[in-house]
Amino acid sequence: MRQERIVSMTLPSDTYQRIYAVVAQVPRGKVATYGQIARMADMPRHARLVGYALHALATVNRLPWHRVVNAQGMISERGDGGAAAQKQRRRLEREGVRFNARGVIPLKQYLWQPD
DNA sequence: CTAGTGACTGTTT
DNA sequence: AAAACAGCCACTA
Repeated sequence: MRQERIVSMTLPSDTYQRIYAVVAQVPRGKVATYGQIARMADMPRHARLVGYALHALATVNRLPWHRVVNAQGMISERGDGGAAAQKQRRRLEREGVRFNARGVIPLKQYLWQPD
């Protein structure tokens, strides 16, 4: 018995849907930045909105939300003491993404670069 | 309606 | 190198 959960008790806006559609395309073992997702969703300079949209995601979803990191190649903090960030890092490492000693993902190697 | 906030980012101090 | 600033705009109260 599986059930879909509604986001924020409301229907997702078109804006969020566009963002989610791009996030869904990020391949396993690669990462994308918030700004990159915004550009690909045809919303340049709306990086913050991408973060907001991901924050609004239901706890259960099929999106590879963990593949979205900031422009520095680091996992953005959530203000929850680091629990979510740790979970995100574990998910990335499980699919082969390596972090350096400073907790940074070398974007030269892992940034998603679609043709 | 206004004001505050935020999983951001590029530029300027 | 690090911090501050300035844009950006959906969402909430």
